[in-house]
Amino acid sequence: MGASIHEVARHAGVSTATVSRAMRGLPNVSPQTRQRVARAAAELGYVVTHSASVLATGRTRTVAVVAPYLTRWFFAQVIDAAGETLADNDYGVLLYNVACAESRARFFERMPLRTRVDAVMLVSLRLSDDETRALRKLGIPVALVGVASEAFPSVRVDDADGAALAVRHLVDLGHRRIAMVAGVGEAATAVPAPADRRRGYLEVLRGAGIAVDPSLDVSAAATFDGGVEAMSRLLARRVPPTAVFAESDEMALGVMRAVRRAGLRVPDDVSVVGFDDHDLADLMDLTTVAQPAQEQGALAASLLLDALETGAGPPADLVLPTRLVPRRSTAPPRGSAPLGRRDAPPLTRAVAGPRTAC
Amino acid sequence: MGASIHEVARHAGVSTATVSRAMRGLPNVSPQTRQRVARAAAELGYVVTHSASVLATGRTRTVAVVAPYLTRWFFAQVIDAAGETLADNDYGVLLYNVACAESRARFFERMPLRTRVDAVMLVSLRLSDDETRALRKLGIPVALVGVASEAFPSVRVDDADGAALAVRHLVDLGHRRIAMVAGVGEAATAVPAPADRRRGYLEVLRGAGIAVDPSLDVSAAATFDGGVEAMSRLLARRVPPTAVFAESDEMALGVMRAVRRAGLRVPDDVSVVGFDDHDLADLMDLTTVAQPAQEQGALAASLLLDALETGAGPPADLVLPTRLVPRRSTAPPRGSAPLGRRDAPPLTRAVAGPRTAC
DNA sequence: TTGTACGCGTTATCAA
DNA sequence: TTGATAACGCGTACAA
Repeated sequence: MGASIHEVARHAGVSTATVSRAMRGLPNVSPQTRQRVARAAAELGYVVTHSASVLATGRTRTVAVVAPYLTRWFFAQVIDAAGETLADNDYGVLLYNVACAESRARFFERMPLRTRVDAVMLVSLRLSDDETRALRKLGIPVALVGVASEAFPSVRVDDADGAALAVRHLVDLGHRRIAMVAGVGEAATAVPAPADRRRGYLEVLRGAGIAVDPSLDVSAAATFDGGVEAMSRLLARRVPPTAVFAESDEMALGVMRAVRRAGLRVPDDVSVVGFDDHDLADLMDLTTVAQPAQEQGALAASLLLDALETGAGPPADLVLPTRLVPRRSTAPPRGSAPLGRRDAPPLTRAVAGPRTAC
Repeated sequence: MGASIHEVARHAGVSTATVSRAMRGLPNVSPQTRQRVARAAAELGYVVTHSASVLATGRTRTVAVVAPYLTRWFFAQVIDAAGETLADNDYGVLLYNVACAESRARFFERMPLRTRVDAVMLVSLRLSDDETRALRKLGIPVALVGVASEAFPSVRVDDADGAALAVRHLVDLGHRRIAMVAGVGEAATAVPAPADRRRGYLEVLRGAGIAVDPSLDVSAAATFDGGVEAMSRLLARRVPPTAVFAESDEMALGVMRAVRRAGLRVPDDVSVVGFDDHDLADLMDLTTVAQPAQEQGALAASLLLDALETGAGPPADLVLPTRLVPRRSTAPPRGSAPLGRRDAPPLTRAVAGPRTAC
């Protein structure tokens, strides 16, 4: 389409090599030459052909972002923030969605990103050995968000710890019949959060000497509706739980909804805790465990940029903090001794960690 | 890195041309030759180098998707569906976020996608003349989602019509003091929906002979919190509205929240209608105007694929239907004549237009 | 059906 | 500081 480097060279009365140097701001070009080249390029509307540059340098200035969902809160936040950091450094984002087991298998088999990107970032995907191998074989930097791994650097929160925060809060309020609502995806093993958060849930129960009732541990789609469905099942039991820990705020909102639709009240009849600190959590007075989603995306992007610009640093496993954000969806169980009321939820308002740029 | 086409050729005892033909499934290759090439490629782990292929053919098999938000419901739906359609056809998605006026200006000026993609899809961006020109100059197919344009094919709904559906519903219920809650973004002119929906709002009011009160038309951030803020302002008036049309479900949920926080009830004291049919709308019993978001993304992607594979078809302007989904957030105004109750909201449950694949 | 040889547009090496 | 030229790896006329 546009002019090529040769025409610019001719136009400016220099060689193509000089044009290339001038265009990229390399040092060894005299100011006047640089000027002439710049003018010629502008006049001809010259633009470096990306593929030619890639072919010659071996660098694509592109990062692949691989995620099982785009529409769920956590994933959108991570991808958004990562994209911003990358764009700020003149890297493009090639987006891959591996929602279902089938597309995921196809992705790791064909590796469509091969020869197309300089680095890969995977969001909340627990990798099989084969997948890990396939990624390793790419020979480019890889970073994970939301999962620990011995193979690659990662940025995440401690999901078990976070869940423990939530469940301990419920135990401290006096609850003993505490349910867990977890999400199941297309591929059950795709996303690690549910299992890790369940681990935290179980640990706290055991630590508190509470007998674990497996029938209080229910799974459904990781959506609002899934939360409704799961809670409906719990409410259908002869003895429903007095509190619920939902693995995500999205599900927690569904849980709250189901409670209210059953004519019960939150937190009077059922306490609910979520995970994420979704934008809606504050609005809906949902007690939750906040995790810094944007930060995780931005940080993972930085990790990759560092590896690309300066050769890999130490293969970090950055664990960002979670924190309990008590709101009005949790309270002592009905009929608990008044002394249970020792700490009324202080109604802390979460500081919204505003989007960094713009 | 990996083996090149030459090594595969040598390994298979054929020429590079034959390897190229065999790898791409072109017709003129004998079955045995094809076999030999395939085996050689597999043994050497050969993969076509993308940039070299692009340089030789001029085709990138990549589409740029440009959007001002990733995290808002409509945008996530559109991008998700478009990405799926493109991936199914072996196209990659290069994602560009132009959230703020600054990044938008930089994007259209530098056009970082130039020479990197075969086509461009823009989501809910009203293009200036300069931006249109810049896109035209790329000389590649362009498609718009959520906006009409004389310059490029588009897929959208009629926002004014949709809004009219909502407001007429309120008027039919007997409301006359109807507020509008609209979103404002970083760049006020970035997204066209607010203005178009406002137009529908005003038209219905005028058509019904209702005097338009400009102070009932409030704007805030296009988020849950923005909805809360806008409604709080409306409730602070000496005479608050009896009904609110919010430009998006996200804002509508905030509006509902503000109403309830003020000790009022939905719909008894205030009716609320949204726009989108967000996953949460059903859950929250929010009456809304449904628009097919996934379909718009998928359709726009198909448009681009058609243009790429078969040369541009007619520059379509595909307008998909909206429909009112009455739920429990709307009712006749308090104190209205009983006959106003003529049609109790039938509680239609929206059919969720399930994600097509997987 | 297969092979030869050139072009795609840059960058990098080396010599001047 | 600048220029000539050889890669980079593939696709494709054209010839066989």
